[in-house]
Amino acid sequence: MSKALPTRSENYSEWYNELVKRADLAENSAVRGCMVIKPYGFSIWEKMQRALDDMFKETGHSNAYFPLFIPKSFLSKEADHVEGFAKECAVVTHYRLMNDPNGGGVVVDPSAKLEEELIVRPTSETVIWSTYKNWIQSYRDLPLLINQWANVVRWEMRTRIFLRTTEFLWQEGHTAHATEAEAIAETEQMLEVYATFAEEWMALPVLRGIKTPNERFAGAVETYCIEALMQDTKALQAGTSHFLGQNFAKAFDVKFQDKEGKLEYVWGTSWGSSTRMMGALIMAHSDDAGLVLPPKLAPIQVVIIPIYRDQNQFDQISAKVQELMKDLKKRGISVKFDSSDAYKPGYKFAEYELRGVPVRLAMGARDLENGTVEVARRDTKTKETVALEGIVDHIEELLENIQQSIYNKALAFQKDNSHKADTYEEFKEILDTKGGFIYAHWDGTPETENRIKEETKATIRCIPLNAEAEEGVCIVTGKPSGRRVVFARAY
RNA sequence: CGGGGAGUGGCGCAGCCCGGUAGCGCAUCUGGUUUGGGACCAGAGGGUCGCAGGUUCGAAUCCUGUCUCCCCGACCA
Repeated sequence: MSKALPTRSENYSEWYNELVKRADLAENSAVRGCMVIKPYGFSIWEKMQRALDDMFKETGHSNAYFPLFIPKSFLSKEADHVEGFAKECAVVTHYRLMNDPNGGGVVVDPSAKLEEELIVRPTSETVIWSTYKNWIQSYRDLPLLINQWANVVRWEMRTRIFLRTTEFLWQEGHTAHATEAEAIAETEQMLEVYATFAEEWMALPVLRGIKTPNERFAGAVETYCIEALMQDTKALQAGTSHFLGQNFAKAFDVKFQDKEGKLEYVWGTSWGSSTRMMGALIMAHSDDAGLVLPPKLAPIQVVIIPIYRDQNQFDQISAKVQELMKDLKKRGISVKFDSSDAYKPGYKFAEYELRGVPVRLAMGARDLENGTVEVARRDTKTKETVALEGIVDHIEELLENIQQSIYNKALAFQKDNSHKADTYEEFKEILDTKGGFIYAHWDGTPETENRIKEETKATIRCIPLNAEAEEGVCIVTGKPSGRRVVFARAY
């Protein structure tokens, strides 16, 4: 194994791929486009799940589980929805294998053809709404607030580990409401949940916005999103929330009786975030030495490395460390003591840097003598020698400090890479030299949006929710525009 | 699906042009010395060279087919 990672400036995507493998997060599998998430990577995902799941519960949602397979006929019930997903569906056509009569192992048994083919879910709106029809009769059954953690399959042309895989893990919330206003409020609330999660847990500043019709979810009336900026100045959508109007209610005939006894279609929302966030987490903070994890999502927050010459020294250090670990754990800090004799300290330092452990403590004979410990932080790679007295408070503060400073760094990066463009020339110039988010006026038509996409590869990431009204003219057509929208090249 | 690159011990690679039965580094195992930024010495184990055909006395090497992965594009979260 070569020691150094490719650098970001040399080859960003190679750096990303290598980092994912070397930090033991995931690897490619025997199945094209599908990944194996390894224990270390999965434990980060579990922390994300836990934090999000708690937020979903706090906002009144319950978890449930719906089937992996969707009858083909369901998919076609909502016209835009099929249109959007038909091109990337895996289809189950048979239910049995048999021995190859010609001796070539097993083959599909042609007599075991399914009456109705099953689609491996690319998303679950259709099965869920077909079920909601049975669950909803009265306004008393509303709102219905359900989430599920699941895997989905979208047959993509080109895959990238975590960012776009054929199968991925996600959560999808599906809610039904009595009124339009309530459904919109739910959509906005869940967007805010995602944004809060991104900022407070992932230390990732995001733009909150609305997608243009071009980029809207297939079957939605309005799609909201959070958009983050990666270190290569490309944008990445890290979560979406959809106001579905009555589209799925109509497609699946989901009605309820209101207080006046009138039958009405219910209003729906759906919202999702996926293992793609792992990619965002990696690309937002990590450096050429490896992962940089925000303490709130780090599987190991503190690693302790002993430095010793003999068994006696090791025993003394070990005794001190045990005490310290007990105190750290009492504060809910996850800590690992790497007492393995297989590697020298220097090796371990590099290894835990690669894995992004936020804080590293090293304790040796010198520290025993002085009652100190060496404290190193991953994000800045700085070291200091600190007295053991009061060390637990110090570490607790340090972890909070790291969480905040990773966020601040990412926020500063986002600011430095947000630009305004007032002409198409300027727009292209910024895109090619600096990248990042470009705020520009747009005439609101899909034609112009498509033209810009074809000519520059940049897409409208969102119409920011906090956009100030500003009169201007479209950078391409010169037609009037009421506010700037955000363009970027994106993942 | 187009264009490029690559499949050789666990990992990273050389060997291929010019066929002669596989090598290097890292990792692993054993023993010893080491330990404040990727230790060292000695010994050992591990590969029918992606797969399937073909040419040949003989194929990692030549030919045909096929599968997979990576990078760049078109499609998308």
